[in-house]
Amino acid sequence: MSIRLSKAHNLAWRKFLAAHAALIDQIERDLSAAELPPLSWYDVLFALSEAPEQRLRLHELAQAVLLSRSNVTRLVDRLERAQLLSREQCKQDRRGAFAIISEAGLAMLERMWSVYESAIATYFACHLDATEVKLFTKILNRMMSLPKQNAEDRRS
Amino acid sequence: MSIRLSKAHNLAWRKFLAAHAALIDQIERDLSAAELPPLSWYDVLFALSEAPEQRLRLHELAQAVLLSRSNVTRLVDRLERAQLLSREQCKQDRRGAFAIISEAGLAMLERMWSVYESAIATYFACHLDATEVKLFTKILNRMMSLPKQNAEDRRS
DNA sequence: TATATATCGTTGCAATTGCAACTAATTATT
DNA sequence: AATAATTAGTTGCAATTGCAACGATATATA
Repeated sequence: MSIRLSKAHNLAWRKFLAAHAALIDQIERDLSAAELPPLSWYDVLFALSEAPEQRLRLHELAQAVLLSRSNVTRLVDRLERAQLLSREQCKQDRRGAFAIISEAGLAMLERMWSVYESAIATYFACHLDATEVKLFTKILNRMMSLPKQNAEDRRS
Repeated sequence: MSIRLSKAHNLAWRKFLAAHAALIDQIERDLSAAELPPLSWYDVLFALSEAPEQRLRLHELAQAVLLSRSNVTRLVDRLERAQLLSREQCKQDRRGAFAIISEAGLAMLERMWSVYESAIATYFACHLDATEVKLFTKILNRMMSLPKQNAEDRRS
């Protein structure tokens, strides 16, 4: 393939990585300073709270949170241990299980969001005016539609 | 603080996270498909190759790669085991050590870059025209200058 | 100079992650 | 209906990561 990259595009990519790392780092610090769990917990709680009946099959959760299934099993383990959600067997598919957010989970979600929201505003949003935010989103949308890959590629 | 976030900014943030995850994931897959080491190795090799005398103190490397020092120690261990770099004691500061990229390291850097570059081009750069790439970079630059925080905050 | 403080790299340990193998259940094929 | 192939979730194991503590050295302070 050997597609070449312009200096400008290369720089943009590096800034993209650096900015992402810096922002995530700062947000995790803010959460931890407020004695709250990490972002991954927020992602799970949020996905569940949005879902119909506030429940999701584990593999749906895995997709929503962009994690491998084995990873989700253990992440759910931890949240369950912390009483933020519960598991329930699925009647229709007896292999499956739901994760269901609890009252405590919803409360935690709120507490985390209040820190998270203000962090996003402070470190990210304030740098985007009304025009820029639209363009920025549009560009990222394009990037997320990755080129189709055929099955063999994917498997390897 | 409770700074509120607009829907548009919120959406932008989520796309930012999702796009980053998708891109990194794809690039790692490309590298692994070419039987090459992960991006973290590339980062180390690149930082060393750019450095004066192709060497860096470990703590400088840690900064460059945005990793904790303990992490760098072990990352360097692995690269050293793979003969892609070597350690050398620092004469001026006898606590310290340099990591020095080897010939094999430089070769590996090139092999990785050929895959990496084309991935960046294919999944990222192609979505940014000449105007957009400038604005995109400018925005990210703003974001990286995080608001100053005083020592107490940082410590906690 | 003597002492306290800070920095460098490493290590131990616990938590997290990724991969492959596994069991159980469902769906597709013959 | 019987068998094969796929999917769901879990588990074992190895690799990676983060945190705190450590020994050694360097720098600052008294």
